[in-house]
Amino acid sequence: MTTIKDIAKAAGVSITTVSRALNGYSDVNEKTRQKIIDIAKQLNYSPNTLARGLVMNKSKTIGLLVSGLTRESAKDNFTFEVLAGVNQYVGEVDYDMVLFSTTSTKQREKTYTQLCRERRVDGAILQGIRVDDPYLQEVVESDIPCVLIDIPIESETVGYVTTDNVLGAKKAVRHLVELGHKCIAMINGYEYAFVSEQRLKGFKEALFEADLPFYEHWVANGAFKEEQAEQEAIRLLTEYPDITAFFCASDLMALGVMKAVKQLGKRVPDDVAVIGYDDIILASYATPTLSTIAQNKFAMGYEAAKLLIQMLEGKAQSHVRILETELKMRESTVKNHK
Amino acid sequence: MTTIKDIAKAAGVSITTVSRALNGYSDVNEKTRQKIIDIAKQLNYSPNTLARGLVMNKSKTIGLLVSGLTRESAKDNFTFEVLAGVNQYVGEVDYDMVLFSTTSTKQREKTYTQLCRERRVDGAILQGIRVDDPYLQEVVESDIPCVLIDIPIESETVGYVTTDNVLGAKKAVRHLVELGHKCIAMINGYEYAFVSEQRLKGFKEALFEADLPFYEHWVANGAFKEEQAEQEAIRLLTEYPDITAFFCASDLMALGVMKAVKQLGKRVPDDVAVIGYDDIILASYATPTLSTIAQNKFAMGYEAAKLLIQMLEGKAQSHVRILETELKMRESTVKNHK
DNA sequence: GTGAAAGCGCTAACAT
DNA sequence: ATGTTAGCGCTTTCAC
Repeated sequence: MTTIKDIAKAAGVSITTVSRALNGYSDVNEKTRQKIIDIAKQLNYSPNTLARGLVMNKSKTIGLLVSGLTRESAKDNFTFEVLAGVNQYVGEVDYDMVLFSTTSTKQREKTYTQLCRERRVDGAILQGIRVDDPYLQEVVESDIPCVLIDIPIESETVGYVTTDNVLGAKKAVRHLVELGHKCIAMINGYEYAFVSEQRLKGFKEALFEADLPFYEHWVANGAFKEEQAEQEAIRLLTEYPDITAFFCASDLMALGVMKAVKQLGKRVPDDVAVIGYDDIILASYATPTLSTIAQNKFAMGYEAAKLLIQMLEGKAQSHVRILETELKMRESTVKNHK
Repeated sequence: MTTIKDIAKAAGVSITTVSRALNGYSDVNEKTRQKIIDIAKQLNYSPNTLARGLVMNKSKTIGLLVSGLTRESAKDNFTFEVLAGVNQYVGEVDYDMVLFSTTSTKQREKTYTQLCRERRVDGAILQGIRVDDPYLQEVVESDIPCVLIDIPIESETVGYVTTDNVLGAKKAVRHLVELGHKCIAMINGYEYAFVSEQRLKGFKEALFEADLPFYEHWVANGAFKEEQAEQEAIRLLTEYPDITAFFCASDLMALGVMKAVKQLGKRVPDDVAVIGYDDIILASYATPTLSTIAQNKFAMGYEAAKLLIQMLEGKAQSHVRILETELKMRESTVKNHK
């Protein structure tokens, strides 16, 4: 493995000069620089980022800390797309990304901060963390720069990217209202998710705007799980046959609701309309295709990485990025929708 | 940031002793060790892996080099599940994983070897690389330990994990034959994929075993793409109306073929049966549900990581891991299949 | 424009 | 059982 020492020897200069030449410093003779660069290439030199990181006290590496990177989470391609987005930006600016998953069976009892400090990541992006997760507390207290996805915490070292979930929910409900629905139920995620709280808020506001009543008991929690949402939908539809539409806080749950509707011998959207949230891949492959509020998950990852690295380099004006959502009208709400 | 030096000072011992105590060496007094551990905890010490890696010349980090980590590849959850599997094992043995994607728009002209050496990864796993990819050549020539997914190259430093693709293809075709099909077409991936070659081989062998003829022109390449497979299927079905079944080298292509069949006013499986390969999530959500040859993608990642780390630690007997596939019978081949 | 020397935090001979 | 010393590969004062 070639080092700058080897290059120095071969070029007949000091290692200092080699370092300066290779890092593009101005105070080095152009001829010397060229010679050094040639030799480096010839010797097939790669800098040792460990050594560099050690002395510079930064690694040009960020950590992506995700919760729930399991076999099953593939259904919900949220995590994957965020990851792809992060990876994309990180690659563009020549950083690296190391993946920390908090679901290792051998639940490492290492804390978030330890993880980050040991690996000397310059900063971290957190995704899929619950509001009541102990990690979250640590983040705010630690001084490691970090960007949260879908959790609105802001400080000197903490930023976040999210979408306007209140507005998103409103878009969904307005769509149902426009279609003539008056009895709209909601399947929400779980209590300790910021997005759930926001989407419920949007749900209420949209009903209010449409002069429709809000019934507490027409809202059920599906824990973002398909089966659980299915059960809850069956219960609601049985108890309250008036319901003609469901707004679901995730697509996966919406798929469960569609199953429930079919199971009860009713049809989507003729008898019961269903709209989801996220626009996961399955949404456009389900039968009927699922209407939804699309979030650009890739962009969320991309922007999170961008924000983090801006923060690291001290050039982030704001620490918040809010992305747009988009209503996708498909067959689960609109009859004969092509 | 606490260092062993700080601990040494606080404990009134030398840094060597601290290092030894913390690393569980036997030649240190138990009382001293306990004291050091206490102080370390108290000072909230985290080891600096950069420094450690520098001196030990290994980083306990492996690289996962994937090709095609794009927004679109979410459909095909292969990459994601492999990643999850790798991540799982890596977490279990306290390694870390850094993700290298070869699809950065700013196509870094850094070579595979440079990437690995710069980041001082101890080894790498390659997934989604084409047989004609220049990276591949490098791997074999470089001395960096590495495990390939679905490419059978073996050497002192190179291993691979794959499934028996010949057998997998045979399982699929046999299934079709058992259902009475005699006119079976195939949509393959592309030429430079090892798996395509193998699956074609299995296709031929299964036909031969069933005393069925093999027609070169009943095989088309869909490049593993849904739309392209759809086009090819339309062409084949139009030119050769005898065809009653398709064996596809990927589920995504099989979905395309199903679209083609429907587009031509025919039904799946009544008029044309379709079977895919992979068992991606979409397979069980499509209508009709898609029969397929399931590969345990998560296990492939898991085993790849396991093999690599065994190789790194010099305790890998063989450098090859062959996993099982499984026929999943669903509605796209079996009428009234529940 | 170039070099000598110090040091980042850690491990590993080699003493004692 | 513990300390002294050297050094991993690099950047960075500080001299010249």
